[in-house]
Order: sequence, then C-alpha cells, then structure tokens
Amino acid sequence: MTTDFLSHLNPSQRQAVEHFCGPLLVIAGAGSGKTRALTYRIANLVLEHRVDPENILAVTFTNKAAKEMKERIERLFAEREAIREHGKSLESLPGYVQTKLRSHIYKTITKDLWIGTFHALCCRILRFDIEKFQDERGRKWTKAFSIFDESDAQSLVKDIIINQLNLDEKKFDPRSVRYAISNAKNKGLSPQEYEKEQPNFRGRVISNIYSVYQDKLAENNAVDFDDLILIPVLLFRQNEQIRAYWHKRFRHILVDEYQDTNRTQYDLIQLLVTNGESATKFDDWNYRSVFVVGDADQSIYSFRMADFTILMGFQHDFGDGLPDDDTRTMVKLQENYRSTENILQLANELIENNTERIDKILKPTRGQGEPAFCYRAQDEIDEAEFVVQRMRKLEQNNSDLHWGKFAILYRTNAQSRAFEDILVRWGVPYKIVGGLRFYDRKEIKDVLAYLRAIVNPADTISLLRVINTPRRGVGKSTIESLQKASIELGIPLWEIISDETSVKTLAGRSAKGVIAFANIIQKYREMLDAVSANEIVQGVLEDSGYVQDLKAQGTDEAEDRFQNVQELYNAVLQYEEENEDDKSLIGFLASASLASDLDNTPEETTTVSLMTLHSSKGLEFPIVFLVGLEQGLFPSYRSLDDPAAIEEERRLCYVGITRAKERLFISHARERRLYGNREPASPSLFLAEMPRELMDSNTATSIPAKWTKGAAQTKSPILVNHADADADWSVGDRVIHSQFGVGEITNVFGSGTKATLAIRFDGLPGMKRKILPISDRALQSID
DNA sequence: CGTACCATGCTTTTT
DNA sequence: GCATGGTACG
Repeated sequence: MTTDFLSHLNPSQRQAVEHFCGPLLVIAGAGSGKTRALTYRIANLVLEHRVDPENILAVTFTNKAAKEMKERIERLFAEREAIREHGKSLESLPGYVQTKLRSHIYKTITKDLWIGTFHALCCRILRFDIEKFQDERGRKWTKAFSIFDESDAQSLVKDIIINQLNLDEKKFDPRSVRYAISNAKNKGLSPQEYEKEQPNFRGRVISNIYSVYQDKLAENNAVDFDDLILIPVLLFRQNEQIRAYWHKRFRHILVDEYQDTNRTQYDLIQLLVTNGESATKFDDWNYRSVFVVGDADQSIYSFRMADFTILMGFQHDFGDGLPDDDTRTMVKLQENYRSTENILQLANELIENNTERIDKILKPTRGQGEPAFCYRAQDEIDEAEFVVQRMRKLEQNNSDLHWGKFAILYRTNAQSRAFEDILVRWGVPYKIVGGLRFYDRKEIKDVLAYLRAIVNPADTISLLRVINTPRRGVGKSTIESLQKASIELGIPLWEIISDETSVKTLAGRSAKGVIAFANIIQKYREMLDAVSANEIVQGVLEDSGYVQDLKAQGTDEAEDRFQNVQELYNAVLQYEEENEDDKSLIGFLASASLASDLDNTPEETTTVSLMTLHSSKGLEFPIVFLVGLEQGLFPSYRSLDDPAAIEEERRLCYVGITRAKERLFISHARERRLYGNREPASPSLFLAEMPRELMDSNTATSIPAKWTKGAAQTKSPILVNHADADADWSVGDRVIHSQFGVGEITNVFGSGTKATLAIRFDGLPGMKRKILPISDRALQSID
C-alpha cells in the first residue's frame, strides 16, 4: 500500500486502519468517516499484511451497507491497479479497461471476502453446516430450509395458540408471545431452559407455545430470523470441529454498528474469535484480529434486543481495559465531516442528557452554518404545509439545491400520510424509503411461497398458501381433509398431495385441482439442479396461472400486482448477475428473505426522501426536516414511564439531527389526528433540551424555557400527599423524592396519566436534571 | 366455495 | 381512518 493512500486519513482513522492483529474498538461518532476506516482497513489487510481475502469476515447492519462496502473496496483496489498498471487514474481509462480491471479485482479479491449482515452471513454458514445440527429435542433441518419472516412467524404462533393448544387469543396475544419467544432466543434459551426461568403459569404456557413453535418450524424445515443466528451459535458450542473450522477461516473479523448487536450475535463473534475460550482469557492474537466499530449514542434497536452495553464492555471483554488516555485497544473518531457547527452543537447538547454513554463529543470541521429552525404548527396539516413551502422556497432560491437533497424524518410510518398529501398537491416529487417491504406484498409472498414449496418439500405452510392461489376450486373442506390425513398418517402434507390415489379418495370434486397443483410443484422440483433460478420463476408464473389470473382481473390493483411480479422476476435476474457462482433458486430465496426495502434505494436521487428515523441511520442529507416532536409521539408514549427507553428515544433524536449537513428544521404540532381523532399535543421533552440560542422559531414560546440552573424559589418544604395521576403539577412546584431528595419542577410535559415531570434536584452533584414518570410513587409534592 | 360487508384494533422502530 | 380478519349470505 502506498503512503499517499493513507494520507486521506486523519490520525485516529489512520490508527484504526493500520491496526493489524489483536482487538480494537473504534468509537465512531456520526459522520466521522467510519465507513472509510472500515473499507481502508480491509484493503490495508490484504495489501499491506498479505491477508488472504478468504480470512476476512465483515459484518454490516444492512444489506445495503454490505453492498456499498464491497463496491468501495473494489473501487479502492481498482484505483490502485489503474495507477500501477497504466499510470493513470481509473476514471481516465477507457470504459472497457475499467470493466476489465474491476472484474479482475472481483475474481481475485472481493469475491472471497465475506461481507454481509449477521443474518446473511449466518445463512451462508448454515447452508454448509445446518445438517450437522440437532437441537436438544432432536429437531433437525436440511439445507433447503425456508426462512420465515416476522409475519410468517407470527401467524404460526397464532395458529398454535388457537388451533393446536386451544388457548384464548385474548389472553395470549400472538404478538407478545412471539416477542417473548424472540426474547428467549436472543438470550440463547431453548424452550426447556426458558421454562425453568418461568415462575408463573403464564410463563410456562408461553414456554409450551415456544416448544410447539420449534416443533412446527422443524416440521416445515424452516427457521425464523432469530434461529439464523442462534443455530450457528448452538452448533459451534456442540461441535468443536465445525467451530474450529470457522475460527480458523475467519482470522480477521470486523463488525460495524457494534452498538446494535445482541447477546446471540455477540456469542457468535466471541465463538469465532476465541474458538470457545472466554473472551477475557483469550490471548492468541497471532494473525488474528477483532475490530468493532460503533457509537453507543446511536444505539436505537433495543426493541430488537440490541444491547449497547456489549459495546461498552468490549474493552473489558477483549481489550486491555486501560483508561482512555493509555489504552491501545480503543480509538475514538470524533471529527465530524458532515454537519455544520450549529447542528453538531445541538446534537452534542441533546445527547449530554443521557446518563449511559461513553464520553464523546462531535468536533466540527466545517463552518458555523445557519441556526436550526423550530416551527410550531397548528396540526399535522399545517406542519406538512410548512415543510413543503419551506422546501419549495429553498429549492427555488438555490440553484445547487434539487429535491434529492431534502429529507423528512419522522418517528412513525403513519406520519407520512399528511406529508404525502401536501407534496402531491404541490407537485413535489418524493419517495418513501423503507416503508412496506417489497417482499411483504401479497403477490410477492405468493410467488415466493410457490418457490419455497418447490425447494423445500417440508414447507407445508407455503404449500397451503398457494394450493388454491389462483383459484383451482380447492376449498376449505378439501384442505382440511388433506391435512387431517397428513396428521393421522404422520407424513408431510406434500406426500399426500403428490399421491394421486390418495388425493382422488380424499379430495372428491377438488381432486383435479390438487393434482394439477402437485404436478406443477413436482415438475419444477425436478428441474431445480439443472436450471437457473430465473427459468424456474418464469415457468412457475406461467404454469401456475398466476400471471394469467392477474391479467384476467383487469383492475388497476391487479395491474399493479402484475408490475410487482414483473419486478420480482427482474430481482431474480439481478440476483443471478450479482451471484455468478450461485445462481440457484435456494440462493435467491435466501437473499429475498433477508432483503429489506432499504436495500434498493439508489444513492443519488432526485426526489425528496421520506422515512422513519430508524431508516435514516447511516444516511445524510443537506437539508433535514425532523418532524412531530411531541410528547407521546417522539418520545413515544410507550417510553414515557421508562427512563432507559427515553434515553433510547433521545438517541433516535440525536441520529435524526446528525443526518443534516447544512440545514436542520424541527417541527411540532399543537394538535394531531390519532386513530382519526383530534388530540392535543405538547412539545417534546427533547425540544426543551436543545439550546435555544442555536435555534430560530416562528413563535417566541414555541420552545419551552431552557432548564434554569439558578437557585430554585424557596418554599417551605412540607410533605403532602403522594403523587397521583390527578395531581396538577406546574413549573416551579417543589417536590420531594424518596431517592433523589428535594427538587423543583422545571418542566411539565403532557398532562394527567401521560404527564412527565422534569425535576432539578437540589444538591445532587453531577445530576443536573432527571426525568421522572408521574407514576413514580416515590415522588411527593411539597407545599 | 366465493364474495361482500362489517367490526375491531391499531402506531413505535426492523434484520 | 384504515387495514385486517371474521362472519353471513348467495
């Protein structure tokens, strides 16, 4: 590697990139160039340290990030080759030479790098090794396994609750049961282990549902998202040989967004790094490294069991555990190359309100910039009007601004509607990023069900989904009798369906339809090994009559669906192009199951982007509108009585602010439609925490007064009644708390049971402010 | 067996 | 206010 290559980096980035063996934690603030550090590091490992690309494993948070990383690495190598071989920059070479160069790089280097999400990488491992795994009840899977998405998993849980166990759906809400199961899996607990932890009846019932759920998954030769990670972990624990193989293979492991890993993912990394030894004792770092990049302040996925204390524990687990100034196993990237100083200061001050974090501030490298602007709207329509009018004005007055430079970020998907209406009215082009997943559409799920049924004969759930889609006259009673036979004989449904004599006796008038269906599945299953994915998809679409049926309907909706099916076919072709070495249908199905809607958003757009704050992570926009800053919406009402959850919401807000490069607009409405009703709304707690001097606003009072640091007004402190929901709190009230002592209310957010109090406690060193839920019974008012 | 209409419950966030 | 799912009827 040439030195000028590394000269693109600041000293901290350089330290991260040049690190070779051993553990390293990189604390990377928003916009601090961490993707650059990651890609350069991989390039440096290969070029400088002669690491075989096969020995490198890089974990990203999204498929899109993985794809980008691959492209950037490929580009780095191509750039270098261009200079070396032709003495010219890549761009100045003729197109065909560029292509040739890139394809050479792909074949010799990037093809062998394992870069992807935990899910995608684990899926790949499982396709090698899942048949060597058996769980403690003897459940087994084959490599043709199906991946059930969240809605598949939930329907399965629901079916078990209602039909298998005859439980009350109201008492055992499928959603929360599924959540409990997911929780258990992310802690690595099997149904039996989970049961031991359950003191009450409800918990034991859930563990029973969990157990049946695993039976059903195995029966269908299917896994859920959690299993994708958990099974490799269990397999590595039970099979030393397999573990040793992957341990030896992945000598250099990189993990991006480490703050959003969960326990199971951590276990996986640890098993791979230490080959099963404990992390603290492991010291054989010859030709081996673990390099994690993250930012505790951007941890926003705890609802998905992500646990940022894993990041905070890295120094203890793998590192030298020394203080920040002396450590050789941690680097902080704090220079921010994205946003103006005003925006960064706003972000820094907001996040300082969190108690659980690694000390870090974003240092500006660009100019002061414009102040942020806060707009108080009457309602969500007014809010959308403001946003759209402001965008139009900016777009008209600045020739360098086009629609692609604007983003509207919100907390919940439901908020997009008002903006869409107004954007349409003013003819502003926009797109919703990461809304309904392409692969969640009904027609797509139908086609995928055909494909899954073909690949995986045990996948009864997919089989049932399409046995009568399109209509073949196979009704409920027919399906029931077929299923009954399958259960009584103890053989998979497919065995019954594919046996003509059985079908004829069981299905009566519908037999013809069932046999026709079985023949289609059978025909393409036989072709699986011989033919590439796209041919099978094309054939299935024809033979099943699915496309014909859509065309026959003649409605706009059907036309739309047809377009989507067409799009799916394109996705298959694209998959084949990108995966020359594995054009199988199995491979495509895996990639489809793990795809998200974010994956296909092109980097360069010419339309306004609308998305949730979660979807915005990792992106940046010159102009950002952060909307709906209202108590109960953002922060979400579900987090109001939980300080840890409020901190996560605050991180989410921090993520939103730090997406902005040049200008930041924030808005909140005084009332808002919720489930069709108008509800009054009060400004978000986070607005109060943003420094006023960095923000303009349309009303003087639109931002609540900043926290005062001066002495509180003295009132004689007398204990009165306990805090209750009806109590009327107001700013300036003196209160006493059993744990924190005497303080003064500095802000009241919301009212009644939804209220949250901000209290400044007297004589609490280091604790400037504390957010307390009103349900906190330890709080009493002083009169 | 398929369709049409009605009721319910929902809003966090997603690989 | 809307999407989903269940029921009643043809």
